[in-house]
Amino acid sequence: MLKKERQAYILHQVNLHNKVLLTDLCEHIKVSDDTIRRDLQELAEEGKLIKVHGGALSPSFHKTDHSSEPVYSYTQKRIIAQKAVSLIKNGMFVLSGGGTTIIEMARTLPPQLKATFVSCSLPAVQEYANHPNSEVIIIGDKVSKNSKFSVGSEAIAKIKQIKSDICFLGINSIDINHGVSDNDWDVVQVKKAMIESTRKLVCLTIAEKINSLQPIQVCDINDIDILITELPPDDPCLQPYVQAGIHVL
Amino acid sequence: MLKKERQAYILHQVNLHNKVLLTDLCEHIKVSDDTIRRDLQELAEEGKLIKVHGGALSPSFHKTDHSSEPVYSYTQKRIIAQKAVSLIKNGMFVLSGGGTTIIEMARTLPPQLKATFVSCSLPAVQEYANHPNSEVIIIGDKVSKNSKFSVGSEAIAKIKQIKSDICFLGINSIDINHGVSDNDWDVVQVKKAMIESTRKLVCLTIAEKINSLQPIQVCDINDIDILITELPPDDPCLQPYVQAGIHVL
DNA sequence: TAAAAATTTGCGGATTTTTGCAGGATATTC
DNA sequence: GAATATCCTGCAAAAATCCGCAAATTTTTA
Repeated sequence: MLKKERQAYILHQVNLHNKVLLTDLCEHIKVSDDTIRRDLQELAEEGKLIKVHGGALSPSFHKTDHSSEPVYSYTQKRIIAQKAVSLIKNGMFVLSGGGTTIIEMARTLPPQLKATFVSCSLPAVQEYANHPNSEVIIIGDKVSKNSKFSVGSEAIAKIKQIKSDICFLGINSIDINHGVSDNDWDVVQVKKAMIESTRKLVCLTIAEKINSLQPIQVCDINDIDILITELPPDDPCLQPYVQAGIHVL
Repeated sequence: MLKKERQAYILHQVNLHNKVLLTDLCEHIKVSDDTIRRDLQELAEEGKLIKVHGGALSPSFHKTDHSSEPVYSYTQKRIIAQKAVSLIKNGMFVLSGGGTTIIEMARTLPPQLKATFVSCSLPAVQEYANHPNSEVIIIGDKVSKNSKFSVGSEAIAKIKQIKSDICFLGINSIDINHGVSDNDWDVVQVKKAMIESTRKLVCLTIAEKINSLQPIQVCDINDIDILITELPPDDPCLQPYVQAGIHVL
């Protein structure tokens, strides 16, 4: 990776997340911490970012007040995103839902990854499309306005033609007895199709939503292969899911 | 291998991959690194690429974040959008392309309008989806990264199943002899399908792009029903199009 | 057609840039 | 206040660049 290219990537990440950790960048770009440090220093001298102990901040961030967090539970979602990204390998065919957690995952993808992402979510697809080396396919149909998500029989039919290696769904409710549930009928139909079309199902959620319930069931607990939250896998509130045979990350 | 030929190859590689490594080029073209270096230097002076330590980057790499950047010729595009919106009536089935002019049109739609919009452009669909009373359908397929536009045979097949009342295309070049032209092969294929699937074709463009030419033809002058620019219809530079039988707004 | 001129190319060597590493200094955390 | 993480400094190896020059090639000219 060229130096300028690397610096452009760092800048992109800073503008996206408002902050970057030096260790994260080392991990993603696969270079020594000294190199990243020097990059941050150069970019800071150009005023493109603000260098702080352990990483850097976006120059716009230091002005704005901390009160208005851009995304609800942003910190938790970043942790979830990082765990999720570690499951994606080169050459994989990935089905993906929508939501802020998924978008955070898309932003966290390592730049050299070469995978194919398929999604019905317009914001998620826009985010995947910024990735330099991966391919993106959008499933078309009528667009559900609140969720910016394609829904309908055409979309479901297209998804059924697919068999993906892995499927990531951001979920709004999960309960040990009632499984995953949601409140938008059309979207649930599409999610169900996705679950049928994948070899491995990964559910992402902040711990707050664990043991909550909504009107429409998406899938059973047994359908989940991997569950990712911001908590460590040995957290007590996750143990029922571990015992149900789910791999908790 | 001739010098020009070599430079054309380098340029092709840069535009394809957004970057080239000097060592890769030496290896492929079988010439000394100094020769390649001199080529890159020349091309950089012509602004065709950006030379960096170890190789070169596409000029598009350098341009900063588009999101905050104001839209080029915003005032003109607002005028065009207003004229275009007047053509859309309740109950209409509307095919739409992408681009900043189309997005401006989507923002200008009167809130009480009830129409159905179909598009391949992710940004345009996101914009239409904000409208309170209209329906939006997105055409799915592989997403072209630069243009955030679905392209491919699936998209074209879906469009061919449609017969829309009206189709709005933002165009990049128009010439009285060569018609409408563009520079992205995949996107042009989709636009052609749209033109075939509509009863009425409306082309939107700022006057600056009139009488300009690009490599790939989208359609003939005769295919256009209505042409909209920011100029009044009696402007001299539009008269050739009026005389060609196009309704100029 | 052959010589002259201009351009292009490759090479050796000096110089600069980039990167990673080792160490000691400084900051952060519990 | 000790343990850990982060930062800075100098250094050295590797890679890339720059420079001048001569050989090779192409173009122009006589």
